[in-house]
Parts: sequence; structure tokens; C-alpha cells
Amino acid sequence: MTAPTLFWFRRDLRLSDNPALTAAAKTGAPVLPVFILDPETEALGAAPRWRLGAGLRALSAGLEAVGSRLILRRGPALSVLRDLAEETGATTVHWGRLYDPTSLARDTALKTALTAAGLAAKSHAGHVLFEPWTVETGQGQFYKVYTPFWKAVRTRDLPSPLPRPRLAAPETWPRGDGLAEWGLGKDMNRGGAIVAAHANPGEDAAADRLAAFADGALDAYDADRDRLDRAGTSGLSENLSLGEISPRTCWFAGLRAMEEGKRGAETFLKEIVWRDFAHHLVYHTPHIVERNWRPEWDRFAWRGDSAAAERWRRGLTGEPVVDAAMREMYVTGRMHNRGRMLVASYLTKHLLTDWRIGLKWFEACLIDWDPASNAMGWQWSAGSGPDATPFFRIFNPATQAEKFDPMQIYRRRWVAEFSGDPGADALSYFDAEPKSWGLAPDAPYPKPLVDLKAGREAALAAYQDHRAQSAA
DNA sequence: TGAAATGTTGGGGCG
DNA sequence: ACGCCCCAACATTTC
Repeated sequence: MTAPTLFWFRRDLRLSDNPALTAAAKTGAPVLPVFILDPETEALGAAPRWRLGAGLRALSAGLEAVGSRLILRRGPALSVLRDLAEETGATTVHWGRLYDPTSLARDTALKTALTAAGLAAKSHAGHVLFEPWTVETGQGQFYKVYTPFWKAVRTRDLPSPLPRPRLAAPETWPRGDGLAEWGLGKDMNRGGAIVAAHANPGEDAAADRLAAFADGALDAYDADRDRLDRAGTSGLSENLSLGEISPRTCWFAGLRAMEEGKRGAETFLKEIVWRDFAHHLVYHTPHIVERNWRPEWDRFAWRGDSAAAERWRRGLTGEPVVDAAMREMYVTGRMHNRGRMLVASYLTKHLLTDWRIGLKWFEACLIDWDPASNAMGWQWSAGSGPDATPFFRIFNPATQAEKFDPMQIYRRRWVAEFSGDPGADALSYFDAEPKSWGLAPDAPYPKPLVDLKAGREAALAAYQDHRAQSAA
């Protein structure tokens, strides 16, 4: 009997264009695919944990359709992989590299320990277009500003996406856990069923979504992606987050659209590169996920958690577009990108609340949660990050709503209190919210938590204080 | 990948 | 015809 090669799925739940999986298949040995619920993965927020379960279900079905399987194991990655090697006679394990500090710390230690135990550990690129150490400035530094990063990579050639490899099945399969026994949805108070109605898990679904986008919204993407009231975005973030589609596959779709003269093509390519830039930053400056990227912001008088922050979380700020976006996230596990910028600006500026409080709530709620993108996004909004918006750039939610939701379509879609006959999406928020919140669709809509003018002025005053202190 | 305050300009109404 | 004022439209500055 031929010993299998172990393939460890992580954030690359796909068979197509998966360089690590292709490398494992190319060894000629049978491939034993495994997913490990290790302590690092257990720490995911409620919504991404639930979404992981949906992704694993799809991946498992996809593997079974080609005569393979997905073995599920729980425990520290090192002991799981050592056990599997011992049970099957495997001597090699392949995986796709990740760049966030938690994954890097685990994988670095793991590689050393596996090697010491006589196992070959082989990691591969695939999660980003360009690995973080392959892009550097003329001075040999990493990039801290997006535009030069974009200019440095936009004309680079990339190999075409890889086809699905043929996976030879081992003669016998080791035992594995059942997905249901992992209870990945148990922490999601609103229940998976609410979010499932809006989610699109799996590699096939992701490919369909990209194809529909390329034929549809991509042409007007440059303008419509900012519109809260239009389906102008790709919606691929939840798939990219778990690697159900590769960024390279998206990149080539963007290139094809460029050739076809589609107006939105370049903007789409730029967004894919923003994702790479986030990974570039998290690799070179891992503190971005938990500390102000610019240390001078450690002295800023961020407010801690508060009743106001709680109203922000619950979509009860009395600022319609903010509440609409927060409720959209709670119901769908996603939020329009313009909405993310608006709610982040409101929390960090009008409410002067520490960006980490917002980040934590996003981590609990977003099915497209990604540590690199979210850290970069929150610090961009707060003004504490690399290439961030200056703190004094304070979004006026009312003006923004007029601009990007002029007919109030988005606001009415998500806030039931605006209508005597609210739609299904607005009502579904009240099915989702925990009973302890005690909300009702026919309750009066709350008064604004802060006066927009006063909130703006207070934020600017706090910023002046901060600058005066920094100068002193 | 802002907003608001302040400055400048130019057309039209009017004495 | 001319100067003056008003003010909308646009530009610049500031946070």
C-alpha cells in the first residue's frame, strides 16, 4: 500500500487554482485531505465560525464528487498531523501559506516540529497574488502607501490559474469527526438560518458569482460599487476569505474585462490588489491587528466600550444609514463597503470610540472576516493606520446617504421603523436580534445618539488636543 | 475612498 | 453706459 501525502486545507477551501493541492497531487501518491479545528481556528468569531462550517460542507461534497474525502480532526495541528502520519504512513504534508501573526506563529513552530519528527512540511503560495516579501520599494522596503504598491504590481505577469488536480484516493481512509459534532454555529445567537439565506458558500458558488459579476455589474463597477442602493459589487469577499476562489482567478477575470474594454475592470483589479496590500502590511507589521499602527495614536483619548457603542452594535444610533448598515451586517453577515466606511467613521469620530471595539464586533458578525483586511480597514478609518484617511476627514452620514442612497432604498430596506409596511429584510432583523435586546419593528425609531454637528466638532477638538499633546 | 468655512469670480438686476 | 450689489457657482483652505 502506498503511503498518502497529507494535504492540510486552511483558508484555501478549493480544488481549482490551489498550488499547494496541485503540488501534493503531483507527488503521485494518494492525497489525504484534512481540515483541522485547532485552537487558532476555534478562536474565530461566531459568524466566521458558522461560515467555515458551510464552507467545509461544500468542500467535503466537492471532494466526494471526485472520489476523495475531507477528513476532519480536532486538536492542535501538530498532534493531529503527527497522528495522521502515524496512522497512514504519510511522510509529507503540504499546505498553503498564510501571513497573519497567529497563523505565522503556528506554522513556523509547526514546520520545525514536524521536521524534527521526521516529516517533510511543504508550504506554498496561493492566498495572495504576490507574496509579501516579493514586493518592495526601490529602497528595499515594504510599501506603506497603496498607490505605489499598486503601480509596482499592476503590470506584473502571473501564471494562469491551475486546473483542478486529479486526486488519487488512499486505499483506506482514517477516521474523521462529523462536521455536525463540531458545532461551528453554536455561538451564533441569531442562528445560522438567518444568515444562510444570504450566504453563498463553496467553490462552485464562488465561480458562478464571479461569472455573473463579469457578465453584469463589472462594467459599471467603478461607479456602482459605491452605491448602497445598487447590487454593484462582486460579493466575492466571503469566498475569498476562505479561499473558495483564488485571487488569481479574480485577477484574470479582471484582465479579460480590461481587454473587453469594460469600464469597471481596472477598479476591480485595484480592489483585488487592496486585499493583497492588506496581507503585505500584516506580514511586515503584524502589530496592525491589535495596536495602533502609528504609535503616536496610543496617546489619543479613545473611549472604551459604552452604552453608545452598544447602540451602535445594535443598529440603534438614530442615524439611518449607520443603523441600516449595522442591521445589514447582523442579518446577512456582510456589509456594503461604503457602509463599512460610514459606520467605522461614525464609531471612531462621532462616538470617539476605540477602533478595536468596532473591529471586535465585525469579527463576531462578518462571514467574510479576514484579519488582514479588517485591521487595515479599521485603522484606515480611525486614522491610525498606514495610508489612512486623516482623522479630520469625518464622514457626514446624512450627506453620504444622500449621495449614495438618494432614494432611501438601502435605508428602507434595512430599517423597519421607516415604513408602516416594512419589507422582509427589514423585518428579518427582528427575527435575528437576541430577545434580550427587546427590539420591535413598530417601536419608534430612536432619536440621534449625537447631533452630527456637535459630534464632528467634538471629534475635531479631541484631535486638536491630541496634536497639541504630541507636539509638547 | 470629506466636509465645512472661506475666498474668488462673473453674470444680471438695478439705480 | 456705468458702477454697485447680490449671490450662485466654483475654487481654495482648513480641520
